[in-house]
Amino acid sequence: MSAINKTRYALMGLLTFSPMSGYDIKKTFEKSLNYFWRESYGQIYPTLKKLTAEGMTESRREHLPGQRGKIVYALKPEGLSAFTDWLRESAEPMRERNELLLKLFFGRHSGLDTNIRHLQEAREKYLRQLDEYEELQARLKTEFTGNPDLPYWLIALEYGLEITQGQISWCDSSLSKLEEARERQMKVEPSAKGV
Amino acid sequence: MSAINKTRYALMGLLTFSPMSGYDIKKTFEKSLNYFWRESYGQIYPTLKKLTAEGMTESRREHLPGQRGKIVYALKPEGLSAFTDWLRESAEPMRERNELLLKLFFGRHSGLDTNIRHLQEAREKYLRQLDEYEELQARLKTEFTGNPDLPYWLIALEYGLEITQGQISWCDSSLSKLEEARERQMKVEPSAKGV
DNA sequence: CGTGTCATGTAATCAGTTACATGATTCA
DNA sequence: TGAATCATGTAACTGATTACATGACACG
Repeated sequence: MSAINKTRYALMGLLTFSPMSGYDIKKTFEKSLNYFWRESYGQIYPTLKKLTAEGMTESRREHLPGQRGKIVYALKPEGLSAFTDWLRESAEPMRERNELLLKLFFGRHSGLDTNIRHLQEAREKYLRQLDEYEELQARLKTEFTGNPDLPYWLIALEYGLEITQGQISWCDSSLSKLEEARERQMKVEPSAKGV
Repeated sequence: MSAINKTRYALMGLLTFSPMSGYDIKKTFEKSLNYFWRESYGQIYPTLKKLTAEGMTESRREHLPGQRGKIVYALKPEGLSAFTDWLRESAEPMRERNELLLKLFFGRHSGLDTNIRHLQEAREKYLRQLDEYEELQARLKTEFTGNPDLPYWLIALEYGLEITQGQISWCDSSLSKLEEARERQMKVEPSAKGV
């Protein structure tokens, strides 16, 4: 029924695109769904073996001349059907943890300057992320025109774009609040430090 | 230096407000920072003992007449200073995982109707969340006027508001895309199901 | 008298990262 | 020849949840 461990589904999902080795899977995570899902080798290799033992996937040794040998896994019909069953189940809400918010929540104890620094760092990180998303979006649209998966990829990507834009505008408004507070404070006690 | 396990800091942070028992801490997580941080008893109690053994906190048995006894932990100066040291370190980016996006990314294999359902469910969840945030915001503003922590709490809360609004508008735009696709499809092949 | 909440704790388990080991091939 | 990348894997560890055990007290 309801899934506990989602690693298997993430792997099966990637295998719907084409048969791949564990190494390929890792690379695919890194270059395409890295911003909302990733897996480590320590999860990937054992899970592929498990899936094969369960009859969800099958593996074959591939050694093309002039290339290093690899073990390529392919999704079997049983695997595809287990995967689509999972797709149809409601997504469980994920336990979020945001260290930046934790620090800001207790921000009184670190002083205005520290909190401003945290927000500026975050803002820069979000801006870089936005760039990456926009690049990826452009690349997907040109490289995968007509691909039936494309509309879904774009929807996932637009989530990232939307949320990142929200994060940036939150940084901006929070920064202006804190900077204003700092100015007010400097006028009242010109030599004081922190909150 | 840079922290691995953040549970200790989350607990120390709450203890900056007032001395508390493990049970109190759990309740405080649930009612105030639940949307970006939470801890289970299995983490809280052992961590409180560890912090006390390290001299960061101190504990005393409290048994008020007419109440059940409890063990109350208070932050010691050493603990406060370790905590503020951590506050000043840059926040490490957290590895995100979003099951909804994972399902949508592979959405071609489950059909338009399923993906629309997922988005509608998510939209409702986000709307409820938005309500909660707005209520909490109003409550904080009236109940904690003048509290020096309040500006920081509001900043953390506004993150939630901003992101949730972004999520809702992403749901809306994605839903209209998928619904449009469904209409197009029904006109072309009136009896077909899914993508 | 049973249910709910207050209150503390541990053991089992699962999930996940990191570090390490190994070795082939490619390229400068 | 040495660094980078391809490629597979495991062991150790950490982090975190869940389930369970225990028991007091309050309330209807």
